[in-house]
Amino acid sequence: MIAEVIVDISTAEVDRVFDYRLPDTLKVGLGQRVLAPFGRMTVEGFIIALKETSEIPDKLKDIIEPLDDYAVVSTELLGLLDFMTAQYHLRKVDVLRLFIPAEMRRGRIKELNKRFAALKAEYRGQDPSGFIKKSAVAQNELFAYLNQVQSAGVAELNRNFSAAALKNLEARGIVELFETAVARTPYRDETGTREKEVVLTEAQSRVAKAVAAATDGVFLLHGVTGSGKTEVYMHCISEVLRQGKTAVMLVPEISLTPQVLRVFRGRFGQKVALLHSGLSAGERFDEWRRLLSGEAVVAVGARSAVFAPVQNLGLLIIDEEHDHSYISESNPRYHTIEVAKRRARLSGCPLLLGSATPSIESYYAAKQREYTLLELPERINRRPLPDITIVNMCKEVYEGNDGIFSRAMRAALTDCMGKGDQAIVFINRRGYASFMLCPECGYVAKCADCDVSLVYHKEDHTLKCHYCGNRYPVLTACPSCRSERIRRGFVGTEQVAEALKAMFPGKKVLRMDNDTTRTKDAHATILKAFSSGEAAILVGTQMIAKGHDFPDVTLVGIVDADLSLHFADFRSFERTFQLITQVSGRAGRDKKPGSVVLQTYSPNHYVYRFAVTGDYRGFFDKECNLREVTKYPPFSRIIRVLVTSSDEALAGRVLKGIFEELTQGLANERRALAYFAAMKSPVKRIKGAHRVQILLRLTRDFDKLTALVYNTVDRHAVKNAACFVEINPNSLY
DNA sequence: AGCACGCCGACT
DNA sequence: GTCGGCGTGCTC
Repeated sequence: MIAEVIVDISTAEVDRVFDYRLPDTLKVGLGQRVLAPFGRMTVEGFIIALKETSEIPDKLKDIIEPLDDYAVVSTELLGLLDFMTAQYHLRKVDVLRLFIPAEMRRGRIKELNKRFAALKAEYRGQDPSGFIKKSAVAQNELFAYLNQVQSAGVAELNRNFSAAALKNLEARGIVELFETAVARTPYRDETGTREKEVVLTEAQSRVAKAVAAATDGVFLLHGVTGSGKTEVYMHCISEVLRQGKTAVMLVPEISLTPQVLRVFRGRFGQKVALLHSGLSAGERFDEWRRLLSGEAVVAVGARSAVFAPVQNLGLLIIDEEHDHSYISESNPRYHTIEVAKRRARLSGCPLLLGSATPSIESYYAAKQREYTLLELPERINRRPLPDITIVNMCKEVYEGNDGIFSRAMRAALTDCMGKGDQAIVFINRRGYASFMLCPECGYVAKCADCDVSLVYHKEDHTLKCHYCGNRYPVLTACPSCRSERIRRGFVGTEQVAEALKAMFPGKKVLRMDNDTTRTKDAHATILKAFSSGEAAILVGTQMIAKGHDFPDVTLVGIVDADLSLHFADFRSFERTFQLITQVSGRAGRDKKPGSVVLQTYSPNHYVYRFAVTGDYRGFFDKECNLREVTKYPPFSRIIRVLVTSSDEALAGRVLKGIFEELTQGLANERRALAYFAAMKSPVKRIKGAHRVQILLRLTRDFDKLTALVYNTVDRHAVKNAACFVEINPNSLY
């Protein structure tokens, strides 16, 4: 037998199949990892196909041995491998590496074996007085305990009784020791109370039924915040499990909190496995193994859980489908929704996308009947969506209030605090204040290595670059015009939190942003402190917008809604609408009605008009129309070729070469091009690397012309300059 | 990725 | 003369 092997070396040179003889003596098959001779090295590889003969019989070497006694890649995932390498122009190894826990490579991780102790069969249930002296207290206690629990970990017994007692009983043959593999369980304490299935509302069960009846296709569930989407997901998963199948649910990394896990463990117990980057290597490996072996049948995880090693997949769910984390922006780049669609097709199961604010692309696909649209237009128990009040900050400043909070915001906060309720204050920026700005000459402090403004951080009183992490001392005079009036502009979470503390001295204010959630459990700790009612106000960035359910929150304040509105990006309106809707959705989720105060300098913008009435459809129509006229996705495909180098001239030369060849190649494709130009990247430098780019917008022949771009870029690969091709990226920065 | 092969400069 | 710099090519 001949095995087609992909060696675990990620370079373009060896990104192809190598044939090996598979000795009959080895128990190895398709999808397994093996050790193989390669040149004068020994490398790890994946068997991706088997065949009888090879075209190069005289060159063949033998596979040395299998690395595991099971296949790490199923035939279904091998199908996905083909799709991804073709669609995203990726190396086969890079895709294969996505399919397994990273630490498996080079044997860096194994099952954890723990030593256990148990009474030998003949001593079980016996009266110990015959063989343990009454005076040996520890031995008697240990015997009684083991008699009751059957077996227990040696470490635990040594801790709770005495090492000497255990040793003694073992030496006398009363207790025996043995080793067993144990699974490392993430968030072991989040067990959740065994929740019974809730009765669905009529609208919910209509949705669940539609999904349950399907064997294929894509469903888009548009459900307003608080409409009970999670309950629908769990119901659909239950149904799939009843049929003996498995399910995968993806959530944005940011909302993968222990709370989500608790809800799922409550419903599905140990059948749930969690997959995400926050787990330790051992935990991730063991959860992955539990899915592979079929011990766990529900995978919950971030983006990469779309590759969960389950067999017999019955349902794939992507929650918050509009979330930008589903687009992988570093290598290997892929679009999770596209991959999920393909996986669902390969498995013969439906794909369910859910969101309160679907992406324009997804909703358009539903409108075109590519997806089946399902709707949950009302909150559970018909609780009203919160009232949104728009405050015109220009007017506020004009009338003499140049503080962070408008009068309306102060009044609402005071009212909320007075009632003993909780409030969430949302701000779209971290740090204390944003950049340093000279009011005399307009100078803005920038990083020396990156083309971005520096951000002031109060904790260590420095200016930081959020791209490369460089730190600089705070400026006391403008380096350009020497003015000493240089100051910090705009506000951040820290300043808002401090202003709130000053306003409500008796109340506890919590801050949640990238800075306060650095450490592993900080995220969970802050959320727990807030949901327990310990703090009255939670101030935070994007990360407080998603999915959390705080019943006592009746007020949401949005300090400066405009921040994401003025980015020169075709998705900035969509993102602002989504953000406002998501944050607003945190208010009034329980019995008390909620309200939202939104401060803006552009009160008449249509994003806010539609957000106030919760009119997603109205926003979609307007935005979709704009995209059609301006030829942006879903009415075009954006391709961005980015060339990066520490040598500015080299980057320019490489880009020029690619641009000229593309110009020739696309000469007869003028009608497919809505846009085609070379330029400097909007962020001209990151970590000392100069960035130049080509932007294309295609209106048809997507795959053919994308392949042309990929091939052109490949031919211009040089040392000391990196080329990236991005398809419909999240942002064009 | 590694490692050999090979073709020019500096040296015991 | 030879030692060794790392550019180029190959690995079933």
